[in-house]
Amino acid sequence: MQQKPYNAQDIEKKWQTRWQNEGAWNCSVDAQKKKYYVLEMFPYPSGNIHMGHVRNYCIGDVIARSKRMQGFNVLHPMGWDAFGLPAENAAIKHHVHPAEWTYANIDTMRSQLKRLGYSYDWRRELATCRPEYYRWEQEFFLRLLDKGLVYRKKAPQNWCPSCHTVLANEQVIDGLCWRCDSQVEQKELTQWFLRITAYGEELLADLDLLAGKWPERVLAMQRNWIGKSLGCEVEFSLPSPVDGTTSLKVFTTRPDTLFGVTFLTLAPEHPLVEALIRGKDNEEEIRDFITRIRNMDRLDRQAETLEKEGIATGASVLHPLTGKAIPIWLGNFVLASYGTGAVMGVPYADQRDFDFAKKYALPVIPIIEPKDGLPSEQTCAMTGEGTMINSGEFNGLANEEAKLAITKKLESLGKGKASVQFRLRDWNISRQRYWGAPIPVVYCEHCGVVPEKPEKLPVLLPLDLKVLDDGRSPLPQEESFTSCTCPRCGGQARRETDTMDTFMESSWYFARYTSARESTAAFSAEAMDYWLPVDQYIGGVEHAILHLLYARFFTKALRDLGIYPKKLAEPFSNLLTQGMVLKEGSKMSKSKGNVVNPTEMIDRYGADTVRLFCLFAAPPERDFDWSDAGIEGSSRFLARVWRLFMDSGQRLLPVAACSATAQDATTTLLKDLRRKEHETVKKVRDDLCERFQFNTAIAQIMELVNAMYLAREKMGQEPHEKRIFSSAMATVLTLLSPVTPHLCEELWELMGHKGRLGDEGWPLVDERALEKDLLNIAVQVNGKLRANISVPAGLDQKALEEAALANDSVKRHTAGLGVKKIIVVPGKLVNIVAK
RNA sequence: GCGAGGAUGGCGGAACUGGUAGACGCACUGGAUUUAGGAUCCAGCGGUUCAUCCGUGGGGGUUCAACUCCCCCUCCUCGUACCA
Repeated sequence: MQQKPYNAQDIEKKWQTRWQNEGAWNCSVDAQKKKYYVLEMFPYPSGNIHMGHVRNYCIGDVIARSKRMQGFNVLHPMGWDAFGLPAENAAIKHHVHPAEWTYANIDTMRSQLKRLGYSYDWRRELATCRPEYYRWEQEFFLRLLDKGLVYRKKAPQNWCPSCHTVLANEQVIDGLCWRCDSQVEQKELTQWFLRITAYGEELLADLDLLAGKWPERVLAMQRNWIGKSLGCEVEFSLPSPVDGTTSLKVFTTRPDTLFGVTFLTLAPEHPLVEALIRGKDNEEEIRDFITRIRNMDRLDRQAETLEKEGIATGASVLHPLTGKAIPIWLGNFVLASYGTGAVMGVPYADQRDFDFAKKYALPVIPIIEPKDGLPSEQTCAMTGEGTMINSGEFNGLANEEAKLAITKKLESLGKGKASVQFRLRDWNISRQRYWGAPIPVVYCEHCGVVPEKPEKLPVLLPLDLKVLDDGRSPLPQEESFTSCTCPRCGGQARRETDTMDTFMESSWYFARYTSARESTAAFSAEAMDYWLPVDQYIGGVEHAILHLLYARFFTKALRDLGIYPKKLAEPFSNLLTQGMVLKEGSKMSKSKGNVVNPTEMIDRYGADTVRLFCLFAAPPERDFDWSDAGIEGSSRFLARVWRLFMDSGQRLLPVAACSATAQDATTTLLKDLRRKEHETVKKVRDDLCERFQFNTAIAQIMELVNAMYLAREKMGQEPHEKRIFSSAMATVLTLLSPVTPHLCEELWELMGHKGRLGDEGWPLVDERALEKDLLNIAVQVNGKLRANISVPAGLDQKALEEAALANDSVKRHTAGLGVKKIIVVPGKLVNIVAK
């Protein structure tokens, strides 16, 4: 065979073309085969792919290719999350239409992805901005509306002044817009909401189904975000009705502290405040307080450092169990949006209430005696467990028991009930943006809000509009869009001009891939039944709450609408959150000028080297620092594999991996090489297919290559020797092929094989090949390593002990000591306990 | 504060159920080859007073044996927070 240098560019082009022509990665429903659906989070078509994408998709591709070799029918698709604000910003900046910009970016990025040789079924490619896609979303919207899971509500909303749109709660991060970091304002608007809270309980409970399959921290973040609290709603009655209201409700997780209540605190926004303070002596003063608090910046008001402030209203309520009058205060720390907007003040057991009581000289009633007794002077709230005191009939109970007892008592009196609170709020999906899917409703003068008829879908987003220079949507001004007839009465009506949050599109795209070209329905039932759920989902941890929570909710809602299969509880069975690709310890960014361009790297080293390095540099879930020396090393390894192959010339026979037999292994050298081959198959199978530890899989293959270099020097060219060597070579190519498919296919072909390496099955390990004639046994004396001895396999315990004791070093370390005990770990170690 | 994760050579990282700590790679050193450099191949590479002793953030403990299990502490990263 003639020596050829490794030319990655030519090889990669050749195989990518061949794969495409052969439709190598096309898949379809096959009830005879076990399916495996591997999915990477689809990209936003921002312009160019970056290293984060490359890493994400390399992980997915190795899994897809490995699973195929394992005999699974693999679905591995790719598409574009194509609606969104950056397209509009680009439109303003570069005077292009968002659609034009988006489709051009998709073309660029698709060709960049293709250069990496990912094994996608491109026939299933989708872009969420196409009417063929979003029309189904509009249909889901209507069906959810019909089911009462979509509703319209006027409320203060998160408003980003720079993006000219509202934001969902999940999209406000530290009071700033998740996308542009602008300070988010509150604005009263009528908006469309998805009733995600109806699924709060299930979204929380089903996280248990994902335990061990999703990263613990993602589960924790979701639990946290849903924020379920068990407690009690307590009703404090007013001495006389105020504006027709007879009582004030508070939510507490500590009903056991009810007898310690010495005041009630209301949010300044509480609906009853106005009536409560009317006519009070210091009404003006109270009003000033309320105005001041309400006008405070939202961020400042929520700041940890904000001092607790309050004012007495002069009004009071009656304690539900003692009947004592309890003064009502207003407090700047009470949130109108959580619970009932009112809290009971228990300074003894709550630090916040304690501080508040100290500041305003309010009384403290001890109600739980800790194990070590009451402190002579209380300097902070007592939050620990103990025995009830000063609590009437509940005295003497453990406070944990009292929680239930007091709740029951309140229930029997009709003054309270067990209650659950969630932090989760409904999902505002209205966006005052142009580049999104239109919300399919109209406003009719006679009929009011009317849903569009399903047969009229899609409500097309007009593409002949220009985004306004200040970034606002052109839709409200566009007569041809807004003007329409009412689906109900046929009269003049106006179309909704808000579009849907783009997180709607990403909440169901994974299901659309199962039948992406279906035009008569959103999904083909057969395909969906077969492929869903996604077996392995891969993406960045930044989506831990937003996207993953929405997609989980959507899945449950669509299941309940009968759209998804009944049995589908969760969309993503397993989740891998990959780490970031850093440069010099920090995130790559244009402003820092530390961006490593994947295309440049492919030009210089080839896609296989880039793929190899991305997977070898670190375990997938960890961040890794891009290193120029590191990728050189990966490049060197592939050149080394190439050279090993090329320099082996006549030794190479067109054999399969693990094809050499035990009879071929006539010498220790050959046996050792064959053992190494089979050890490698075993380890790599585990690391690639089960543990997703690609770095150690690659390390193991490197070991085999190193062993082949050494063995080759000492090997002859007898037929059985050729078979041993060629088998090992075939194994290297087979195991490495999910990582560096182009190189491996090329060498496979040069080896003389007719079929594609990608169609080979996973090599079978011969367990007997793993056995050794001589075992290397570590000998310890009192737990410290003192010798390594080589013994024949199959030695019994006694003989092994004798061999260990006979060792010089061991003799030295046991000299003068009595051997108390000998522990033998078969095949590994002998520990001699001597005193 | 609460929740999750982490700390191992000069560096990235191995060690899966407790059983030879540092696989593999990078960097470095030496040798071979070469006019030279590069590339390549081979070897070395935690520290040390080198047949010793010390070493997996620190301190205790369990065990014949601990990176691994238990208790306490420090630091780092991420998330979250007047949530009643």
